[in-house]
Amino acid sequence: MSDHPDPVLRLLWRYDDGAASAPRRGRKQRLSVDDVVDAGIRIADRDGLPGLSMRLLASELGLGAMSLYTYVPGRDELVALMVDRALGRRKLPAMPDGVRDRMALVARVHYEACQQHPWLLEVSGLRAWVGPGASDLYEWQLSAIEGVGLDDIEMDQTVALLIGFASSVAQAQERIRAEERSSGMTQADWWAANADELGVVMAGREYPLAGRVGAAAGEAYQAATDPAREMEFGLARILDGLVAHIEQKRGTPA
Amino acid sequence: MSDHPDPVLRLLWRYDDGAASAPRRGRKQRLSVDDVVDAGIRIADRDGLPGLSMRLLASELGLGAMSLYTYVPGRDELVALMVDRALGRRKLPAMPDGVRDRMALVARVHYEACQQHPWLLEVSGLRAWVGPGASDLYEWQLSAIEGVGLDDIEMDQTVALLIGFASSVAQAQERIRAEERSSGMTQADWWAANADELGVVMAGREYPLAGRVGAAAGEAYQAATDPAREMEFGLARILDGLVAHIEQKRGTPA
DNA sequence: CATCCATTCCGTACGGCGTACGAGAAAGTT
DNA sequence: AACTTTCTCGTACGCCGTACGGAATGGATG
Repeated sequence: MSDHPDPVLRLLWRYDDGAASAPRRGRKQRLSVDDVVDAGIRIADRDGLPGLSMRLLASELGLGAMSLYTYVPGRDELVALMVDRALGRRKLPAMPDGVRDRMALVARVHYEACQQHPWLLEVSGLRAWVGPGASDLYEWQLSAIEGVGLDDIEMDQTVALLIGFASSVAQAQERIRAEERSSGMTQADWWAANADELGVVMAGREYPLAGRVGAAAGEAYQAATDPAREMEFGLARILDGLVAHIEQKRGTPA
Repeated sequence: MSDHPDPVLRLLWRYDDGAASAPRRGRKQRLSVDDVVDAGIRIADRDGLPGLSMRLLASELGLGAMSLYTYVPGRDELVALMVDRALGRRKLPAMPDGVRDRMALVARVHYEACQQHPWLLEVSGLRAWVGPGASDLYEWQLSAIEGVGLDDIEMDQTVALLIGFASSVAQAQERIRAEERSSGMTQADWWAANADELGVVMAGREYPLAGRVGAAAGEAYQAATDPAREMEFGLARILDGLVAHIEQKRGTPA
């Protein structure tokens, strides 16, 4: 039957055992779980997820490496806590009127989260823990489209579509930023330095469309006073499609 | 001016120096770069990207670990080669008639690629190398929407939207698969085993929408004879939006 | 043929990682 | 004061990517 429940849940929800009445014996913890998680977020924001090592985190907290394991069962669980907290710490703005603006807001809020915490995009191999931060966020996201005529499954899919899109734009941008940071040259520099070599190396293979479009896109993106043009185009199309679907369903209710 | 060009380009395009006339001196390589890259892909398909270690790869090839470095400068470059090859090895189907079907095909082909090589989704921290596989694919993707009335930048954004969406659906599915594989229990099992604990741990916090929608979605997804329902909904909306945009531009040409 | 040398192969080693283990330190209970 | 529980953390193990240098190989040269 019911396998033992997942022990990480208590940690995610900071649930204190019910035996809170009995004051804890033994040595006291110097820090709180939140201290550890926040420090982890700070490091990941600065150095990326691979740059977050248990030893570094411990030393930034003034702890020995192994002391971390009294706060958190392991690195994976720490990252899960970081994700939930990063998602949950954001204040969720009030919903505007109009489905379209509401859905746009859902996408933009997630986009901002991914920009502030780019390591969120690197957390792929990890299970999606259900914690308070993720739950608050999901509830808020659903509230954007509650009552507009979508059934439950469509609501879930709509939210997934919006935040998936926001993630993928953020990921594309972050990839470029990371590249420029690690190579020390801008995209334009790279193409300038490698145009000749590319000509040699491609040795006659022709890419008429890719060449033309790639060049235009490259120019446009590096102009980039507004770095988020990619966001606007895609979001507009997605919202068009979603609004049309909603209106069509309104026309023919179940 | 032109910094030295990126040495990995020659490897990506398998460009052989021009000094091909002079036969190589010294010991011969036992394998080819493609052998190494293919073996890497095989391992990553099986064990995921973190499971691909240089030592394991070498041993599967019957080599010492350090011998790999005569084929490939390092692990990151190997992964770049794997990506380009995984993208490029696919045969690209002929384009159907009609923009809508063409764009749908672009998304579906990328979706299939991500399903066949889930590790593609984990390659986030890496630069996007321009190799023959990626170039062929991009050219093919652009050919789907060439001449429909979009300008160059919109063409790039349209492709980005389609493949970004395909990736994010694939990623959501892969996350679930990975979870079930690592925990040994299905999603349904997990919820069954943890429902009580969640009730305790959430301690009165209420999620009316998330609870209702999450439950409906969970049921629907695990029914999942068609595991790709999420794909259909989002793709339909995106295509609706894109087609509307294209038709509107056709109506008012520049 | 012998010699030379470019090239590949690979054993060893270094510094880093996550974390298992167990000894010592601190704080509440008796 | 003695005991028990809990936190702290030094050491160590087995992984990782890869720098280095020596051994093996085989075409080019005499």
